[in-house]
Amino acid sequence: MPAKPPASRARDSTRNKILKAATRIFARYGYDGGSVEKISKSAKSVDRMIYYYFGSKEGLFIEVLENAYRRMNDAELKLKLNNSQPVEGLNEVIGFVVSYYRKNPEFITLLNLENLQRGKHIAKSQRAREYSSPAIATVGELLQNGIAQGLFRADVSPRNVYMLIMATAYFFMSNRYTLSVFLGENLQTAEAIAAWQSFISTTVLRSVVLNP
Amino acid sequence: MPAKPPASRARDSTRNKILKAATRIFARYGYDGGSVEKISKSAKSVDRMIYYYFGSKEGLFIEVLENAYRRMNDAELKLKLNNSQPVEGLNEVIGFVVSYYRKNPEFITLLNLENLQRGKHIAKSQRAREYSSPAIATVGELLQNGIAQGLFRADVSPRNVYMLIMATAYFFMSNRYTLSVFLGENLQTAEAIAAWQSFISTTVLRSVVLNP
DNA sequence: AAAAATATGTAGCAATCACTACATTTATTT
DNA sequence: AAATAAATGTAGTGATTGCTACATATTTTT
Repeated sequence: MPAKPPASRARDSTRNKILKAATRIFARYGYDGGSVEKISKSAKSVDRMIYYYFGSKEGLFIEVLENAYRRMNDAELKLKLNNSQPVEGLNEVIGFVVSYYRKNPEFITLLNLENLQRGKHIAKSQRAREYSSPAIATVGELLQNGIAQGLFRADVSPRNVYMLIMATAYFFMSNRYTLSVFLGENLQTAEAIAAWQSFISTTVLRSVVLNP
Repeated sequence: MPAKPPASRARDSTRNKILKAATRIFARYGYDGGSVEKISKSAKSVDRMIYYYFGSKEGLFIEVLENAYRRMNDAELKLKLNNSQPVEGLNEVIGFVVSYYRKNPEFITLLNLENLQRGKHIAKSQRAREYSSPAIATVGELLQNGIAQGLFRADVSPRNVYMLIMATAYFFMSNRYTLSVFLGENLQTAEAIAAWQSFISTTVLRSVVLNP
């Protein structure tokens, strides 16, 4: 019999292994396609443990979602910018969002899955409701400073600016397969991504400056 | 025995009934969740007929996708604008896209499904490749006219402008469930949609004009 | 070290899945 | 009207699904 970690640590370990595997499998196969067996095998555990720790497949999916939200929230919190340089700051926010989506495609996939199910699972999670998108406040500070410096318009909503950044970055990643067919062009090259990010920057800046 | 239409018409009728039902069911339950039985029952037919007309579940899904693309393409073709009014024209394009997505949410859902499956099905369809997004050309004409009238910048890409419109309109619809949780606000009210469309207009125009 | 609590393993159930063999009915062609 | 082709219906297949009953092992508490 191989040596095993003590139960208290094993709990975290098995639980986390399942959570990580579930994130991977759901993102790859969807909610229905991501079977309990696929997940437990990918986690090198057994079906039984999913029900032991998460109660049901749905309970597991909800935790996967909450976890994805929390990680995005944490990443946004770490975004500390020099507010005295609002133009540069906005470009850094754009760079952050583009690169977060690119490096965490499963975040996008999970959100898409949840929207396909009409927010059915996230509605059951009070925890997900607590994440407040700190990046909107960050953008708000940048805009305030830009206004104070006479660079930006006074009537721009930080929420709309952040949504503009999210929308343009998200769409490009989320729809990369159909877009490539639609446009007859591979959009996943480094050049295409950089060009799109540069277009986002121009667009966002033009939307907030007084005199573009 | 009830009167039945002749076979030649019945073929179209049954086939179309299945195609319509499949669009509805796939958009509602996803690819795996949209079972053959759900579709055949919703079409008031039997499983057998799906295989008779489409060969397989996948064959049916591919036709559903092609059909959705074709309808969007046809709608774009009908977009005839007065090119001499480029600003107004761009606003009409924005209004068209926002309202098409709002009135055809299954189009968005199907594209999301396909992207979740990494474009696996659309890759098997040569027909889908033929749709060339006529709206990009329409935007191109508007931009040309705006440039000629000294209103627009000369270095704007029609493709990027149309992608900007698609991204902002699409994201708002596609992610409406998670966005509402994320922002703690119901975005599906008529007011919220109108406000977002207005923000898109401002943003797109500012991105193309010489002097906003 | 006994008792209690926590964690894991095994085997299988009823329901649902995509799909098909086969027969029959209806329409078209000869 | 006979022959052919197209369309529909019936009843099932084996495989996979989420989940559970039940037993066992391990760790913590007493």
